[in-house]
Amino acid sequence: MVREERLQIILDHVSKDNKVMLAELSEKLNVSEDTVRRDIKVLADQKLLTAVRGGAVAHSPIPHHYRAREKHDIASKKVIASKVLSFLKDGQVVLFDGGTSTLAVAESLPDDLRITVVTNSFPVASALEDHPTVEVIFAGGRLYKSSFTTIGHETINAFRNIRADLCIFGICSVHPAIGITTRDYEEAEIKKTMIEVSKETIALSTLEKINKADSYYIGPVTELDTIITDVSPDNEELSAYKEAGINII
Amino acid sequence: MVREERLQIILDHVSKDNKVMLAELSEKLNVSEDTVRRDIKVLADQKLLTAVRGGAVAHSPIPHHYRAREKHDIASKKVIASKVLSFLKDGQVVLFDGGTSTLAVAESLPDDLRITVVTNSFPVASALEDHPTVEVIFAGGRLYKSSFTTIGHETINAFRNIRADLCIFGICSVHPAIGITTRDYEEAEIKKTMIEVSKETIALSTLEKINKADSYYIGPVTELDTIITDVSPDNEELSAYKEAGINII
DNA sequence: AATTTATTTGCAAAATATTGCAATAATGTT
DNA sequence: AACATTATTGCAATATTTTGCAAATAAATT
Repeated sequence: MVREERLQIILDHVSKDNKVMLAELSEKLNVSEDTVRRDIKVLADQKLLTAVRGGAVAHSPIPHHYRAREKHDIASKKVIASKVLSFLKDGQVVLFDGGTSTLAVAESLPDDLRITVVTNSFPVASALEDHPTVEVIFAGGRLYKSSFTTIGHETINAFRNIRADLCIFGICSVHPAIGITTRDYEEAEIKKTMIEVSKETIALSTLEKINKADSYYIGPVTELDTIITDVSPDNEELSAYKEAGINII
Repeated sequence: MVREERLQIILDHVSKDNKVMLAELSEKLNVSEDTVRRDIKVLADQKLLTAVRGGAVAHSPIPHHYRAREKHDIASKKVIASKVLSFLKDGQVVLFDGGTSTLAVAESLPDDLRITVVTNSFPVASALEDHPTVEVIFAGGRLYKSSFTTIGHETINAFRNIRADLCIFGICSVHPAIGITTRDYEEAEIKKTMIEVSKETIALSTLEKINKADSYYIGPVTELDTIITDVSPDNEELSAYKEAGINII
């Protein structure tokens, strides 16, 4: 068994399951662990893999933070995002609030959609950074570091200067009698304004937030034109909203 | 199970549901909580997540990539940044323009400095995300995707609502007779406003921009109170500005 | 203040790396 | 073909790193 042969086997192994261990290879190749170690070193020097204590791992093709982002797309959010797309038409001005659901929507906007997105969410703006045709207006204000959105009266004023066609809410709690509520006071104030300046309002939600309430009031459920969830519109939990004349998707 | 494997699992877990707990991971990975803690520390050091008591949470959804967009010329920017720090005092309201020099300043602000930073630059805001005591006001407006700053009249209006103690300009061209100029029209308009609303203005520069001019005019050099460069203040290229009464550092 | 819970620190045992060296194999030179 | 030269390999002695444990701190909770 010559070295080149071993190197190839090691590479194959790494590309197959992203890691190899010294002991394992030593046995498989009938050479000492030292030799395997040295082989790995050669490959690591060529940047073909990354040597780690006890073996080697594949050279990650993309930096970690990207990788982390892609997993962020849980199935249900993709479902919701795809449902939203049918509401978006070229030329519209659309408000996006902060939140992972709206972020998922922003990330999945088709490349040829020409809308103007107005948002107070850095992640949303950031997701649209590379989008070729979407115009982004960022509503400034005091930076709320934990959620990376802006809040406060400057943000509210920024929204007040907009007339939007559509407003997309991330997940808040909705309850037929109590109305739309959220956990954060500032967030509630901003959402009130977003509803005010939009012709139409869509709320994204998951089943666990339906028929629940949080501390801060945004408005009655009748402010919502449409509720989009990850489940079938026929779900019985949603019937109360249908009766209230809300479009359930 | 090698360490790299564990790190990957932890990252995946965090990106999936935004948090992990020590006990949970300890069991899943068959290692002690201490080891998990140390693993998390490693990841936290790389800014891939944030360690918290009892586990870890996902780092901000904002991708890092523009935080680290231009890594080059770090040395001279660090020099400049350190010179700036002596101008910053607790309680001040400071305007930061977009640009890699001001970004370097933002990144090197000491942890106990309590100032309010007003900026139209996403990278600057992002760099201050983890800063414990700096308040950030973001000047909203139309997103200028290539530099990831906001521009336009909304941005200018946002700055007009501020009275700042200090304004820190990134690198523009300066010329004793022609004045302060820059390559971009929108940028020039915003910088004019920034000067207007600030008591004091500091320009960061490198030697290659001194005695040069670009297409768009911001104002006469006398608008500048201080010029900070990466070279000695005694450099003869700078003498004209000293004579104009500008503080050279 | 008392109690629980989590973190830090020092430490020792285990696992893994490094280094020098000798034996062997491969290669080149006359 | 015989010889010298060089590279590869395994081994052993010696570092270094990782890991879990326990005691001491620190932080949150009651």
